Amino acid sequence: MNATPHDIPTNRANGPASCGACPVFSNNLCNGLTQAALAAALPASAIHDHTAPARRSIWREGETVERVPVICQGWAATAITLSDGRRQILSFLLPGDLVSAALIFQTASQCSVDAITEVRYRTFPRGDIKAALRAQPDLFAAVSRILSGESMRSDRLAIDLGRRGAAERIANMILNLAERLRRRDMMAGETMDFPLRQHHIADAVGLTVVHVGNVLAEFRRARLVEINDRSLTILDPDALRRVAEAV
Amino acid sequence: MNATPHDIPTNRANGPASCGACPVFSNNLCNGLTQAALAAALPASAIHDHTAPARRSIWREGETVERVPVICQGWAATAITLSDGRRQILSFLLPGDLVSAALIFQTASQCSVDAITEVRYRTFPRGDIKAALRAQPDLFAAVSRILSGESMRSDRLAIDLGRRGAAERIANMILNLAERLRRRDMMAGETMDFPLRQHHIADAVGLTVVHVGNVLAEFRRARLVEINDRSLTILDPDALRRVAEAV
DNA sequence: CGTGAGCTTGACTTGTTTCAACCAACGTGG
DNA sequence: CCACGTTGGTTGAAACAAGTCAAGCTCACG
Repeated sequence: MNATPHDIPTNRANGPASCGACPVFSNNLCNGLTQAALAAALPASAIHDHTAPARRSIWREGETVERVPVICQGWAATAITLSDGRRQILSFLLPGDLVSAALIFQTASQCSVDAITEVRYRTFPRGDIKAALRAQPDLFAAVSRILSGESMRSDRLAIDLGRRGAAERIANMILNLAERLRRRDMMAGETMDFPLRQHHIADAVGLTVVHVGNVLAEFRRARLVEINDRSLTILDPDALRRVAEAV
Repeated sequence: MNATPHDIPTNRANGPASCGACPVFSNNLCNGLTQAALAAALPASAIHDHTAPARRSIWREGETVERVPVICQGWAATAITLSDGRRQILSFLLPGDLVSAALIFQTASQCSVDAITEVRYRTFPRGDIKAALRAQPDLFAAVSRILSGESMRSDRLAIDLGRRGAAERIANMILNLAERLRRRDMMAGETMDFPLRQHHIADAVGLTVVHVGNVLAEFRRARLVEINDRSLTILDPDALRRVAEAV
């Protein structure tokens, strides 16, 4: 089954070689080619593997991040928290995602990174990546694609939060996740692993947990989606897209 | 006076040399150094100057943008428009701003660019910039600083739209603009040129024109700001910051 | 067995939108 | 020079979307 966790050897010894075995690798560090190049250019010893348990914060806002992290397995989220506790999730990180392209260029992290499920990730030395970026045109191209992709996603988030109603936002969020998972071969038909709690959704779409619950109940009643046992299936994709509305 | 429009020769003949005379140049293509390098590396003939009248759209969503644009003078905005007319302004562009760093890497523009005042801008050939990026480490550093800055701004926008109330959002917007103008030496004390109409503010903070009007009226009543004749002065910066709330 | 995290539901409050009318400033053309 | 339409701003009343508060339920976990 596609949605099953795939296993990557975690011990450092296996080093970058294991990336070749990673089923998401081809979508990895940007749609395709790239990290093969990157891995080849870096000594195996420069790459570190890590694991974070579910529900734990991986980095806090403002912390210095010495190495550039890529998610190998599990779901995580980048978020900003206001002093009074209000929180906004900026993006969900799926296997193969660079945590943030900005981290290639600067060490200060604007936002915290929180594990949603257990997360396995891998970090690369920033200096080496920057050097490789100069040397390898296709790596450069790949990173620029990531950058464009990130800015596109944050633009979409802005219009969601600024100009769309609750149902639209949530429908869009579900469709976007499904889309991203499908590209990674992590959808089984219209069904996906769905480890998000309602409070994750609420923080991602800028609503209250209660209101998210209501909207989801409405979706279920309308037979748009079915959610149980940490798995979501889209029953009526067209209708859901209609709720999510046009560009 | 600082807020006065500064004049840059518009005819191509004067080429990049005129950039040296531009008072915002030092904040330019990112806080400092960079474009000097860029200008030096590019033939004068490769740089084109343009002017757009106030209230006109410069590029529409989805249009192919062949050359990388930098704002020289005036205010512009990048925005996304939904098919039903709802609009979200993603950022205001001030003199010295690269329209979007993503345009260095890709030709498709996700969002439209609209002139607010009359805008003078300058475009550079994408290929040359990419080449210069490889050759000149400090240009590369500068562009990465722009990229981080852009992603920081869009993160702040997201938390504003997702998690803050109307007054907070508007106060933040004003403070951010003041901050950016101050870095450009375009503030006279606490007073700035303020060409924005209420509908620009509404589209930027994700509210209705009417509600923006109400909040601004409230601000005026509370003697936080004064707006007249397309100019805004912050009467009580501390109080305004208090309204804008903590990080 | 108890505790706490997550979800659901209902009643009530608040913030924001919608609709509508009206005013002032401005530019345009007769 | 005036009549006129347009654009931008203000105000008020009513409708609506989302937030808050509160209670109760399930389930996993120690």
